[in-house]
Amino acid sequence: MIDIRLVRDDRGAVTAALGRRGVAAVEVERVAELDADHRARLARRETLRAEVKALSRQVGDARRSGDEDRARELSDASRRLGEEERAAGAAADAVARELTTALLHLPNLPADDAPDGAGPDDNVILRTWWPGKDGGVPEPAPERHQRVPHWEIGEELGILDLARGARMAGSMFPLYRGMGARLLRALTSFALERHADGYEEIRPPTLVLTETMTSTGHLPKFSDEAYHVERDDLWAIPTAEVPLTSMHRGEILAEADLPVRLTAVTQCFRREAGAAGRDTRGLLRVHEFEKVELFAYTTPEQAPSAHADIVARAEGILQALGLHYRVLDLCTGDLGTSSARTFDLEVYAPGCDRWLEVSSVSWFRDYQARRAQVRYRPSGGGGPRLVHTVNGSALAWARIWAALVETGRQPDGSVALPDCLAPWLGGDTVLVAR
RNA sequence: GGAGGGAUGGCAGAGCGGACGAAUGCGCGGCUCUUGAAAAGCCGUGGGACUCCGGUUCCCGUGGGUUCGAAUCCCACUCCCUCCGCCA
Repeated sequence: MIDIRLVRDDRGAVTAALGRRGVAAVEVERVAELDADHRARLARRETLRAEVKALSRQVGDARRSGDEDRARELSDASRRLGEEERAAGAAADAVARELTTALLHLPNLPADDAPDGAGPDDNVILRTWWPGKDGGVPEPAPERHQRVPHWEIGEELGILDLARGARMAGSMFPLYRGMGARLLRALTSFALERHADGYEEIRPPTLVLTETMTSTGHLPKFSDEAYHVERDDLWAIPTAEVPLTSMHRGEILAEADLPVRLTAVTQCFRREAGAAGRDTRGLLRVHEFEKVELFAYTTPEQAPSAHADIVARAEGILQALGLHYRVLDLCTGDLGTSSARTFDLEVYAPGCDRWLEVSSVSWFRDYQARRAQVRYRPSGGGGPRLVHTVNGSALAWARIWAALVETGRQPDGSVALPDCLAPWLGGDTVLVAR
């Protein structure tokens, strides 16, 4: 969530910043009003509380000096004040809850340099890359044999079995088989080993507490998007960002330990509630997929370079895989709630002729850190400060799988995979029909 | 799942109804001594909210309760440890 003090001190700036992403001014106004009300009630409560405490001390003194009458008198007075205090406290708490709820629903302030815009159409394409670009090769025009969608290739080669996946779990739960399954394992190993030089490998839980989902901003606003295990009140994570943000929840880190850089592979679960029927063929949009995530807790000063490093690593993987991709600077209208600045990486899949989002690299400033209460103690002295969090996928495999298979399809129907994966594919990078 | 024990500051660990946000030790920071370092000694050292910047208030796993007053008593829950059972 955003800093309530910003609303208090410069409401105009907050209203303007949130207005860039379509938040109505009344929402900010409401938060400001609740905050003022809350502070007034808190002051009242604390004054009463201070009086009760002072009287209680006098009760003890009177009793020690044997003056029972005075003690009784004082304790009666204290009891009456105590009742008042409880009422004032309950009122303050009620307002506090309203305030927290309102604040939890406010999105993050966009970064100053995030482009303005109303929606996906206003995102800015920063650059496009394809194999051989630097050597003067023109932007690829897909060959005829590449114009086959991955769901058909998957069936031809026996490496993707969507019908049987649906039998087990319903539609949009893919089942990979044979070399198709092995390809996923290869991608994960390849990526994790590439990131091992700077990022600690983590294997977190994939079912988490409500608090953990709230820390990243996935709750309370987007509960429809997540799978919920009711009996145990646990949530299936939509991304490793969720557990990783809570890894240091409630902690005060030493500045010398920052940045803390983590990488994790997890299953990711998304209900895709609002997207019924849109781009749902094959692996374009699935309820369960595997993703390698890069994550960092940083000081505010380190955040920009940590953000850039994750973008560079995600791009590095795409380049190693020889995929045609582009980098988008998300406009204010398309930014995720918790993010101040996001770069999306989209890969071109020639078979279905679509740009597929395979990574979203975001800088959250202290928005998530405030929710999760992750702070650090500055080396130069002074009180604890909130860390910044930064994360991005490198990468989401389902769509990479689709793009690889479509891009690598040969005239004879076989699929050539990039050499960098050979060590995990048993040395064989060509997939042929069984 | 059953039976016991526990949860206190960065860490260890006292406190078990009245000035306790909390002894002591370690750690950390500063100073003295020293050519420098170590050792020794002295001083300081949790977090949050509000503030008329004087202070006020909250936090001893979490949430309730008892009381004039709760770290301390009661109830529930969570987590950790030991033992038993079950189990990939």
